Amino acid sequence: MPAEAKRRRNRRGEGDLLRRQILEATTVLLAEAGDANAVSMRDIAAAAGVTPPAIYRLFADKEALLRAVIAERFDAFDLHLEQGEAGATTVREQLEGRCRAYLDYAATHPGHYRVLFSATHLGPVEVGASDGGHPGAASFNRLLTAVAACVPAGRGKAQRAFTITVELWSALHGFADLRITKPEFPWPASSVFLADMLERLV
Amino acid sequence: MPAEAKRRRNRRGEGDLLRRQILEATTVLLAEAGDANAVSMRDIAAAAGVTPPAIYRLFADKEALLRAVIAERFDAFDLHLEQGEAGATTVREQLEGRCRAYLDYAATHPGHYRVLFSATHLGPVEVGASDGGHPGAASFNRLLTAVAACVPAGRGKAQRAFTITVELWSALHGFADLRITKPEFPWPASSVFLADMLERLV
DNA sequence: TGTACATCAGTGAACGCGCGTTCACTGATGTAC
DNA sequence: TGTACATCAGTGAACGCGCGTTCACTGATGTAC
Repeated sequence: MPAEAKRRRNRRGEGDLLRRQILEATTVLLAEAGDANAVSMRDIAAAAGVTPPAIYRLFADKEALLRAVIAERFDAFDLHLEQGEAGATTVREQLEGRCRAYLDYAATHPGHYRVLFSATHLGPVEVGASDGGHPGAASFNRLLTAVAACVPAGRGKAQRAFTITVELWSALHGFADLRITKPEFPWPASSVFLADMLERLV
Repeated sequence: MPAEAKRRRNRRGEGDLLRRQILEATTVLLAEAGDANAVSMRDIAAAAGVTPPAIYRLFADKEALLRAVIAERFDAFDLHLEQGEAGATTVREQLEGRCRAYLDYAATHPGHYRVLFSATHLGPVEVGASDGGHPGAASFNRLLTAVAACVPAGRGKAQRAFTITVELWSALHGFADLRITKPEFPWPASSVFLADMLERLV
């Protein structure tokens, strides 16, 4: 509790400033824990420099808070993949950049990656960005687009692009996830894995 | 508790019979939950038709019990993969059978698969079978052997076989894991995924 | 064959703890007059 | 400029619950005589 500096109470009308502090505290704790169940409302309150009940004026309950944080992390993930394409001059480079960004995000934010892609406890999350449906769906569709751009036109192209995208996504997720859960394994460098994988798939 | 039939107390000297019942109850609950943290000692005791303290005469604590069950599941997993090779006449068929068994185990025992390959909470588990090291290591090494048998001899063969095995394992795990966590996605059939993946990798 | 006794499989009650959440409140801030 | 008051950001204490685990015990089973 008082590891945090003494908080000054927000001024009237500025109570929602705490909202952001709580979101950010939760984000940090989730990154460390890699598991939404391992982060308690008390932990969050302490990290935000506030007592637990203060959270409830801003979020209905723990689930609502987690959903909000996870939605933000999905958006950040999508943005990171988007930025991975920046500077690419060919469709092939775009695809490569996107995949590199995928592995990079998982490697630099393992806790968040696990919360996004290994969680079962929480149902679907509304993502600010896009695609009415599932949060993962947005990323998948963009990856599909990037793959399709690299597949030569012809009969059955859409089918082929879909198959390749599923294989690519599986490989990326498998590599990312196993690296996190089995860090003692002698993994090859992501760049080597990725280059080889793309050569074989596309 | 009394959903279970009234248990008859074991005879003297047969107290260890309960050991198996507890292991099996835990196995069932782990399959349903897919998460060791979501299964309590009280749940286990109730499923075994016994009160919680009875467990402690047979297992030191919850962790010891979970380790024992998980070690058994790793052995079962390895055995399943081994059986996947049965009947194969070529090394390529052996590899294919092993991979098919991998995906098949994950699909038919999703809860156990997740406990084995997505758990972070528990440290390394001693497996009855083999390879002093990590439990996953045994499976990996056997997969590596199966892949190596399909890779033509030549300079750098070992290196190539290792790379391919990492890629294959990543793809298998990614596909298996995502199928479990995102069941609403329009996954292609495992057999199609596998055939295509092997064609591309080997 | 019968009885006293030691063994041991399992029970019932309780422990201390951390959890999500609720409730009545406090006291600083801004507003009305 | 000064005071009474409403607002609202946040607190302190407590709730009921489920958890892993411990402890003193009970009572059926087998053994010794």
